[in-house]
Amino acid sequence: MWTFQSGGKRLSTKDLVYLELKNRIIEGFLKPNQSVNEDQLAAELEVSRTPVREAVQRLETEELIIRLPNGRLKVAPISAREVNEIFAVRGLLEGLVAKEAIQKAGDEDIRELGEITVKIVEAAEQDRRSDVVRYGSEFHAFLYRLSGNKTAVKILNQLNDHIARYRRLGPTRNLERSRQAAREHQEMFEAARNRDATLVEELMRRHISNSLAAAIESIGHYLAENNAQED
Amino acid sequence: MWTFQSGGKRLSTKDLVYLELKNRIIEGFLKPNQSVNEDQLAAELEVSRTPVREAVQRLETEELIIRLPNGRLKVAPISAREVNEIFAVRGLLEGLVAKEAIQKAGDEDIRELGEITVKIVEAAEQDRRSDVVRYGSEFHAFLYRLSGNKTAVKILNQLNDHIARYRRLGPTRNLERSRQAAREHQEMFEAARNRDATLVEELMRRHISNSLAAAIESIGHYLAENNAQED
DNA sequence: AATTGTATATTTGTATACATTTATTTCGCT
DNA sequence: AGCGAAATAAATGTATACAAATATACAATT
Repeated sequence: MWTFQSGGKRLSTKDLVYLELKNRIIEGFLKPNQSVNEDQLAAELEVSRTPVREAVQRLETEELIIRLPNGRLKVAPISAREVNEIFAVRGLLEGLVAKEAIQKAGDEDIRELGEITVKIVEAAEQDRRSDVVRYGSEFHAFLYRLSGNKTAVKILNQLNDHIARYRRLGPTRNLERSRQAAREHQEMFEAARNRDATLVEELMRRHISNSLAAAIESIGHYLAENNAQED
Repeated sequence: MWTFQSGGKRLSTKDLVYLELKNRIIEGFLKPNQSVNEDQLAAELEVSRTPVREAVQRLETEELIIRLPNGRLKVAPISAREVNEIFAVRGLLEGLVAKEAIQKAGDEDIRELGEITVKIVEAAEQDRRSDVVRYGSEFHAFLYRLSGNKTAVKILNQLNDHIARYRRLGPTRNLERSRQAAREHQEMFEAARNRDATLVEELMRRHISNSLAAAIESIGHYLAENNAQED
């Protein structure tokens, strides 16, 4: 009935169902616009409807599942409009968090950030693109932690869930974008090392803005191939 | 069993309980750190635990209710740290939304915005401070609608719920701040009329930043009077 | 008096039964 | 065949019963 997380945190059935469903949506096992049925999921996951309902309602507030006017549920559609909105908000908040992080960073923190940056650059040089993404996420997560800004970080994590889904829909990021992303992280690290928080903020905003283009392109491919409604 | 909203939208018992509890928290009938009991609320509202649970869980994701490590619930404490975070995020998003709104605004929209601005200024001149707040909210909500940015607006509405609670905790806004706020809205309107979206964004950020000081002051009073833990 | 252990009570978590709403099918009618 | 109403099925909404975890009260022991 109760499982334990790596951190020792207790996870109820409801939480496990939430994580499982979220993962299925992000990974694409549950596809955009696919209908969601509480009974069916309960049977499939071998739990009662109660934890399923509670998990679904949480995903509904996070807009990974949406409720139709008749009360039925479906996986949220993808939409170019939403991608644009998400990246606009994300750019501002990543910038804020990065700025606050650098303002609070100690020498040891900067050193750690440097280590992550090296991993990104090496991965890009060796064309290990998924590692560029992985260590890139680590770079951002490290700044989230340093900033201590729970409000902004909570929002960012939710936005990132959506972005992770969009990323899965499209083809793998191309080599040139991967290398550019590595350079951008390197520049941010240099600014961080100089304790120029304002510059880090500005570079971060540009970095997010640059990754928007790639996201829009891949969702464009998806929409074309599936000639789906946007929303 | 089913009630209807002004807009004709259907509201289930769960939704009604959610709105009722949120209102009680914002208005202070449920006080910071007060414990929340599902059974008790169900009895008091004369519904079963199910809709209460679902409403509470939603409020939990919005962080108006928090869950203790032992699974018990309490009304979220107030915290100067959180106020600072909320206003930092809000400033950026209000700026973004205002900019986008002005970029999309037609002449008729600007005219309507002007009418709201007049109401704010008149209310301030006549020292009707609650009206300044009311029409101020209308000013912002109008921009939310114009922007069409659902992602940002959803976040802003949640932040505003928290701010509404903080506002209730402290004394009424003083006359000078009220007049200053009116001037700030007037300046934003002037920039909007000139279609200077970038300037509107900048003025909006400053406006939010200025209102932070008042919020921090009143929460300071509250914490002093209640010598409460921040969180 | 402090502490530990046990019994009891309270609270939350999950399962299930039932109610209500919505969708689908069937059947009668033209 | 096409349309519409009634019947049926299927989904979500709510209530309730029970299980599991936690807190409380109190006695026993030191």
